[in-house]
Amino acid sequence: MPERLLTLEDSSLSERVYTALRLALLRGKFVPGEALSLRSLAASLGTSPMPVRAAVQRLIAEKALVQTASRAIIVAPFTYENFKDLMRIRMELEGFAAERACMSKDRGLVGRLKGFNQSMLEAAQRHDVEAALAANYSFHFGVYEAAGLPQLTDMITNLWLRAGPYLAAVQRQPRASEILSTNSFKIQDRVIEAIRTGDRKAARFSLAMDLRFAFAWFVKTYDFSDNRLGGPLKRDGTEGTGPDVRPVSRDEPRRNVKAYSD
Amino acid sequence: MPERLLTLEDSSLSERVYTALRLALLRGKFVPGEALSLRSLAASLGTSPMPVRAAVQRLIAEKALVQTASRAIIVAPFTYENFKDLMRIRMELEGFAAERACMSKDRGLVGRLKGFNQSMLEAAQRHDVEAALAANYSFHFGVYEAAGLPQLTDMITNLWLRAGPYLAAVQRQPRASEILSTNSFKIQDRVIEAIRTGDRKAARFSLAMDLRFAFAWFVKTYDFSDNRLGGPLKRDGTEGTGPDVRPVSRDEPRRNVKAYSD
DNA sequence: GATCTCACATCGTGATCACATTTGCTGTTT
DNA sequence: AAACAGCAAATGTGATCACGATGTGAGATC
Repeated sequence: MPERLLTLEDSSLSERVYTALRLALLRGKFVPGEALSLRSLAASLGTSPMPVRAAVQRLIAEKALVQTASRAIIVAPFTYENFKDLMRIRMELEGFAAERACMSKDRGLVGRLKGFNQSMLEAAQRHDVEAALAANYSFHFGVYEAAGLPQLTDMITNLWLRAGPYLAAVQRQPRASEILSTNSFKIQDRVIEAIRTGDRKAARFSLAMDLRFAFAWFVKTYDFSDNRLGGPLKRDGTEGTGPDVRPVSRDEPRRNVKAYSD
Repeated sequence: MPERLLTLEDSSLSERVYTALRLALLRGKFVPGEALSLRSLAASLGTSPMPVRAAVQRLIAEKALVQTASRAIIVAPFTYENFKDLMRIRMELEGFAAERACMSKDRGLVGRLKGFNQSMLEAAQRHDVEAALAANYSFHFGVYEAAGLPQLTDMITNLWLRAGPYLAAVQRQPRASEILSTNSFKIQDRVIEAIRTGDRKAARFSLAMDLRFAFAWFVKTYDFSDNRLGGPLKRDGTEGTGPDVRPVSRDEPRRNVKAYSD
């Protein structure tokens, strides 16, 4: 597969930096509470501090980063309370999306969702956590986009970003594939069935339950007590390669394209 | 009353610019779809383009402003579809908050809410739209904060910003006070009653209905057809003073304070 | 008279510099 | 040995400049 094409919005350096930092956050390359500096990030990325500033400001607005009172930039701390509240909101919002997905007129929807769920199962069974997570992502956002509310999808996307350490922990925890292949697969199959039969209450309930189980698993796995530098895994956590960011290629053509959406 | 003290976060020039622009958006000083420019905004505000850039980028991240494919910065267009979807999400999220408010242990809550609602009624009856809106704001966010989920309050705050033209229209439409003093007052009283008795379903339902009525009124009042430059009021709309922004005082001390929240 | 062309003003973006504040360390003191 | 003072390095913020892309309007062309 060739190098992935640039997204429409990746035409400016700031946006490429944003994408890079966002990915690093989702991959858990940074530890919650860790301090970042514009200049050192710029050095790592091979740009001037300017585009980094823009990207960081955006991530602050999205609450993935936080600015302390002394103006230092840190990765959003990840406390139990915070995460619990976040999950509670996610259950509400993503449950709502699932409910709306029941009203979708998209005939191929159910089939696609079944495909994603199946892919997740298979990937998990061969312990390919990354692929399983990707399929899991496709499944969830397949549902959310079927809700037909683009602004809702955006909001949920942001909530996923803010739950970054959760995703990172799943990725680093090989045992996670067991959960994905048992609990998640079965519950998500219930979501699909509810969407197929148009049972809105069941769709909302099942999707919320999927999140609830994920939350319960995570709480058992993640050590919140070490909140100062963000909790590592309680046991068996293969340590990541540590915080670092890859340079951003600068000599891409800077071309614009037509439409903007939303 | 003395000049309002600077908020903790208003210590940097960028944040003051942000606050100014945000207020201008909420007051309808800008028309949806209108183009903005960093340099001219900076000139109006009496700063360099730099802090304006930061503020604008933040507002873009919050989807109050939009960047076109040609990199122009415009006020987020306000279409019927967009607004309808936004209101649907608001009903869900704010209804959820109302439901959670039923579980609040705050003994003074119901009393305070009754006070806000009463203030709104009285202000509306003397056709003081601004005061009525302020009381309405206090009531709503009184409920939302009682939900005990700060991140939820943030999200709702953002949704209110994105519904900016709605608030602006209410402010410019004297007849709006009638709606506030009849429909809204009664429905919000039902919200309070539900919270008092702990009836979660009724709280959610009533609050959602409040939004639904507001939406219905707005659709009758606002002319979406002129979407190019944002819809003015259909009739009776006293034209605003037009887009303009007041300068930001620069020689404030730049002091920091302790805590950061969230 | 409508359409095209081209020059010019203006735009956002990125880089660089200046500055006040904050941070971290070192050597001293109690 | 722990607490403190003070200095030097590093930080975010804001201003200014350069550059390529965009948009606009006057004048030429058909």
